[in-house]
Amino acid sequence: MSPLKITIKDVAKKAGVSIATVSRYINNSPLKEENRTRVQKAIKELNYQPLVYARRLAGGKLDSFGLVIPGYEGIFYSFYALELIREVAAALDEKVIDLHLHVFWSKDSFKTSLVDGVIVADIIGNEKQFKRLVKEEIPLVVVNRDLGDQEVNSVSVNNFKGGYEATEFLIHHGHKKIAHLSGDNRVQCSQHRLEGYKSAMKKAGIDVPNSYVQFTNFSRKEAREKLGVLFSLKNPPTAVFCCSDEVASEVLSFAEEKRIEIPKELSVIGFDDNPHCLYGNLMLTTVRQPLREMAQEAVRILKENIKEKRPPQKVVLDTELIIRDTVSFI
Amino acid sequence: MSPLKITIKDVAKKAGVSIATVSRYINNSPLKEENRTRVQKAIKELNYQPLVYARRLAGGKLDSFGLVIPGYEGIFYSFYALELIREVAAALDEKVIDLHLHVFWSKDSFKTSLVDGVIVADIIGNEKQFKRLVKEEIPLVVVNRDLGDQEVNSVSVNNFKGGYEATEFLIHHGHKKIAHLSGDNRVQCSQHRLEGYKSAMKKAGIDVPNSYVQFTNFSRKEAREKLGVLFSLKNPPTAVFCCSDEVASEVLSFAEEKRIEIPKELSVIGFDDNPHCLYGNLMLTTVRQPLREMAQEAVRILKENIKEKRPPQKVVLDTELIIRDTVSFI
DNA sequence: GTGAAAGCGCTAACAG
DNA sequence: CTGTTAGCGCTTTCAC
Repeated sequence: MSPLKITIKDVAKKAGVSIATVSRYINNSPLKEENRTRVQKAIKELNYQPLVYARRLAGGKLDSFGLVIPGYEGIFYSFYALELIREVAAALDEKVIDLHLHVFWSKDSFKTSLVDGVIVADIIGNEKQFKRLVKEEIPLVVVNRDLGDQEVNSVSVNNFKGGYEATEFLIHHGHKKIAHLSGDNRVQCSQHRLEGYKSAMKKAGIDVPNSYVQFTNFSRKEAREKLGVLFSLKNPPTAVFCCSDEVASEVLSFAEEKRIEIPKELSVIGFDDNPHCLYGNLMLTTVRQPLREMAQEAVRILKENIKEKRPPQKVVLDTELIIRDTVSFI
Repeated sequence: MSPLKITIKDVAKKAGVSIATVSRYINNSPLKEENRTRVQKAIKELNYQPLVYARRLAGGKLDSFGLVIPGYEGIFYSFYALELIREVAAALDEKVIDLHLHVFWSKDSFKTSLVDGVIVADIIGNEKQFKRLVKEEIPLVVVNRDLGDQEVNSVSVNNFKGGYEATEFLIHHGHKKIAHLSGDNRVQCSQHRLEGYKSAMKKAGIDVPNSYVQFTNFSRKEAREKLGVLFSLKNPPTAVFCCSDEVASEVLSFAEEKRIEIPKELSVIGFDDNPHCLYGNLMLTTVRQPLREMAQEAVRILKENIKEKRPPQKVVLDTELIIRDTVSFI
């Protein structure tokens, strides 16, 4: 591009050593002290920066990771996805690794040869891309999806337990009429949280009418609709466990409009611990997902796998119930 | 990585042509129909994918653009930044180009040799990185910052006009006591919007008391504080022009709490046209920024500059006043 | 420890 | 139109 691009040769000449020595310097191989300083000086003076693609071709690393996020409409309104991007970016920054972000829309253009490894965030619809990556045998770690027996690194969250504990917490507060505003049922985390909810109810010997489980696409809009259904029941719930804090926030607005007092008349639990949903005077009781830890674990595992092939690791992180204002005894 | 990586040689052998012919196929150079189909078949059967870094080293393109976003705390809560990322990602996807996202925190690890060109989003604090990029002479376009005479491609928004028109709209509704909740004054767009506001006021011959201009960091928290200042004035405003829809939303909440009726007692205009801020029964009147067009323009300019060096282009896009429910005649 | 030289996979003259 | 060939800038044997 620029006519006077500095290469390893220029540095070698200036330092009075061979290019091999310069290369060794770059790669932290043992060097005589004198040569080390000479090379260092030359690099500094010439403002030399090795071309990563040339290094890669010669067998080196790119120090660049890919992050794959499915590009469904609304992905950039998803607290989960955003936080994941943010935390992965932060974790990589920490380790001086570049981030190659790929959000799938229509095309599938992700060039894997631009990265050393890939983190795949599970949300609806990236199965095809995932298979392709597995086939390419590129170092890989899947986030927030339990792949069962598949030979793939993964770091996920115990959504079942999260759902179970939230529901149990409501039960312990005397609630029996507990509804669940679930997320999209095609998404694994929704399924698991729902199972956790059902399991807790079952254990307490409480029957769950079908109408108490309402599915949304995580949006406030659908939450509002399903809330309408829930509260036109002859036997409306006294507590709602929600698939996200956004949905829970919508419950709060709904309640305010309908003059339902929270938590006195209605208890609410969210999921995420989204600081965005903390406005107003009611602090939401919620289930926190350790997104930062997930990102850090994913990066760690990927680094290890790039260094050397390893048996797949499966990390499962726990959620944490954050008790605030929106649950009370009945 | 994989032991049996398919290269251009394998394809050539399989297709019974030279590697040059395969290369030509990949690069869409003219080819005899028969060879074209043979190569195509071989590529398909071998599942061949060219290594972008090898192509790049040999003089080709990477088809990967960098997007630089300053990593200040809260950047992932910024509608503007998020939309920009989203729209750039979409525009690139459309053109089968990869996105290399770089968010600055402590380190400055961005390896420019992994991209063909860079889009730099202006927000506070990326001047250093920007200079480095200019020095490297990598194709570059700056978004949302007017660099004056500097020889740099840029696409920005006419923030002055946006501020002017919003204020003028309020004035035309009979308002004289118009306050401005500005954004961070170090950010250029804040400065320009403020100037637009002042200019409209001046043109209408309305004096602006200093206390009517309050600065925030775009956050609801600071908005709330400054709102307190504004409404403890002996002569509180009858209209507020806000630096963002989020801040405007906070005005709405504030008004609801204080039983100030909107728009009857207080008119409000936001900035962004953020769909997130459209909940509730009051639809916010606001100034829309054409973020999609900005992203598309940036991508277009960058593509042109990668193809061949060109004189710098400066694109300025207009904002649009979106009239909804929160402004009324006084 | 260090240098010479081979070669990573591809593109781009150059000849035919 | 196609094949041959010379690199692109770097890492990595392999000798010394």
